[in-house]
Amino acid sequence: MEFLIKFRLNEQLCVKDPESTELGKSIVQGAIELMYASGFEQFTFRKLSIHIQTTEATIYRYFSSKHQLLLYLQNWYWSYLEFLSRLLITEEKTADEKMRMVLEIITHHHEKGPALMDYDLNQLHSIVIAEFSKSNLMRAMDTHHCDVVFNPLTGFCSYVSQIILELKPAYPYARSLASTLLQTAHDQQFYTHHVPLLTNHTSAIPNHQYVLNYLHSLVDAVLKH
Amino acid sequence: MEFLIKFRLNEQLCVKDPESTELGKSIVQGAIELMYASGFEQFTFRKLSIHIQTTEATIYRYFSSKHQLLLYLQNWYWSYLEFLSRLLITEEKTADEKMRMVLEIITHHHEKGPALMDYDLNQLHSIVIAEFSKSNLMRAMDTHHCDVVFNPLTGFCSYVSQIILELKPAYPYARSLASTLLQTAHDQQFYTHHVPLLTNHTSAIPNHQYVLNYLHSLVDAVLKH
DNA sequence: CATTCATGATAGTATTACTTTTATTTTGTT
DNA sequence: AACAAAATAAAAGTAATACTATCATGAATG
Repeated sequence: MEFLIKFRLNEQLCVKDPESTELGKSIVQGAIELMYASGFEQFTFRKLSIHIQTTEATIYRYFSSKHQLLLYLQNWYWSYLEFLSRLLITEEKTADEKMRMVLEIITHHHEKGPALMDYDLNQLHSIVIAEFSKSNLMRAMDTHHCDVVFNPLTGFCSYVSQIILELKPAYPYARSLASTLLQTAHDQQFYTHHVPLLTNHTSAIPNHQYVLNYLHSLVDAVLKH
Repeated sequence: MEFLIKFRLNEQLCVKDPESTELGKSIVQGAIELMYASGFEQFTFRKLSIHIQTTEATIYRYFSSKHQLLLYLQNWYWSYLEFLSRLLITEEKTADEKMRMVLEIITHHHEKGPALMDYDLNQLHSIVIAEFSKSNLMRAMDTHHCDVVFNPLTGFCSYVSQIILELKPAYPYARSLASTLLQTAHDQQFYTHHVPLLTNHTSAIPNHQYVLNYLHSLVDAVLKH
């Protein structure tokens, strides 16, 4: 069976919905490939236009800037996380099981759904990890835009914090813990690859397994003591 | 009494030591002011040269690029954190007290030493928080450079992880916890200001107090259960 | 058949990041 | 005080970037 995932992403994230045309999809697809290969700073619409055999001007008709395109990707990724959570985590599960699934999702242990979409999830994940510097982008936005654009992130965070409260109803830092887990999943994975001294990872286990174990130990300590 | 803090920063962080001349200091000082005011992306050597009444070419004799200058600032900040830790945390203190001081230092509760240096620490702190996107920079460096440049960060992290191990010798994630605390101190402070939905902060207490309380609760749970 | 609309092709602008060259000033040395 | 060496200023130049604008083309739509 063929799923077709289509989130309703905010219109501020693009000039024209890239999902609506083949060209639009190839812009997003190509952008992911190029950003993954050489990073956001090196990425230009010119390079992208050559990569996917179109012109700069055409790309600008979908995204008004490369920053908007990055926001689009991040937004898409967060939407995907929440989508996957709501798909996999059903209400009859215990809070413990739900939490375990959340951790697996944010550490990217879900290789089950690569066929669910057109884009390379692992590359996208790397980009979002690498370019999760919201600050740059936030400066360019007013507070209102900010809220709208980061809606999927806060939405996912709210979702996780509810599960946290199921486990420990009186816990006063549910949202902070949720955002910490999300961020730490990203950071620690990044560190294991690039600055291993900031972690206790050894080559005995895969990187993402280490991160998962660490997050589990954190959550256990915080919510079950 | 007048302290003079002077770290030995790696020579890869500048072309010519900015601490060695008044002009050099005003470059760093001015860079902090401009980056604080409008962010790293908006920051250019041209604007800086106008701001401090010199020329672009002169600035290039101290820093080969604005990226190098940012690295310099981050490095300086991390060095300062470790310096302050070793100054304030003496060996006769209990591990509990040491940990408390570390948390106060990384959440910036140490207003005691603003006269210690020429630069505005709060502005510098904001910059490091805001531009803590190591990924961009790291891509431009090979692994060796990376190690050297991030030495102060890993050094501080090692220092904190030793205190963690004093509190709980068998804890297997001391380094990861240290880097998580450091990062989380940054992130949560940022969130309370810009995306409060990612935290449980209320206006009842100051932002940095909230972050400190949260980190305390984390550390208590992880190391004392 | 006519029109619209997405795209292609091309050119242009302002800014940026950085280099180079040539003065001019400051500094240290004797 | 005189001189050499170094640091800085002034100015111009280059390649790339992030866009914007214009106009032609070709496919789809009505």
